[in-house]
Amino acid sequence: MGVTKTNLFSETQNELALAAKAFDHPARVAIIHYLLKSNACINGDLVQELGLAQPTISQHLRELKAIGIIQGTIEGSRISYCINPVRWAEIRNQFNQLFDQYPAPLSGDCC
Amino acid sequence: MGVTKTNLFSETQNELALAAKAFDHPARVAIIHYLLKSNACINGDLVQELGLAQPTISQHLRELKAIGIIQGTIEGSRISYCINPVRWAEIRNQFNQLFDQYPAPLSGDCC
DNA sequence: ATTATTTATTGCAATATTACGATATGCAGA
DNA sequence: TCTGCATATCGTAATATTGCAATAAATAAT
Repeated sequence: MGVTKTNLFSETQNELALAAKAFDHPARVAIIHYLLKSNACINGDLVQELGLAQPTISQHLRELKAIGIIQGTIEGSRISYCINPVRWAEIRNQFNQLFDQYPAPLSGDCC
Repeated sequence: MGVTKTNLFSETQNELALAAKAFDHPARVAIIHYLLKSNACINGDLVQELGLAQPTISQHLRELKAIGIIQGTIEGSRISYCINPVRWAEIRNQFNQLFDQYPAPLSGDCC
């Protein structure tokens, strides 16, 4: 039904799924790439950089902000976005904890 | 329009977005968790483990298989699924390459 | 051969996501 | 104040995703 049965899954599972949403759309990956490259913080000349309309970018930024991976500070009439270091580390750890579970210590192969 | 403008983004960005889809739904995370835990390969007693209907599980398995992060081998009337080690490492690297870009070497803080 | 078991596929309903035009909001400068 | 910029929000259309009942397909067991 397009509706996720959140209650069936663990906190960890739901949280990782949420975090993964920061990367599950190329536009959001592109925004993060751009933020990483332009070390300093930037605003919506992402509209120039990516070929998407301004409301679309704004929507992706809002999602990323909701996930917490970026933060924005008002700077006059502009808004400066950048990576949120704390949340970045948190998400990185969540992924690493998953990735580190395989290969398992004495993983006899399977199929 | 619910349609992603793939052509606007780089190969890297599209590939990471694809890989992230393995983790962007808690059911898929749960499946992966279960595969990691039950070191050996298993089949669809995921239906028992998670509380989802059999066709729903089957669909998630198909997506994970399409991404390549799991593989299945026919074993009589059952199908044994397990992690695909090569693809796992590949995806892990894709994420690490992103994560390693921050904090940047001399990252003067921003906002 | 018939029946049970396991998994995949089909068809469909409900909801979510992506994208954008139009519009609102908020600040800066003339 | 008025005008122009930057960004957010609203409304809406197109498409995607999630979930399941019903059914098919393929093997196993009787």
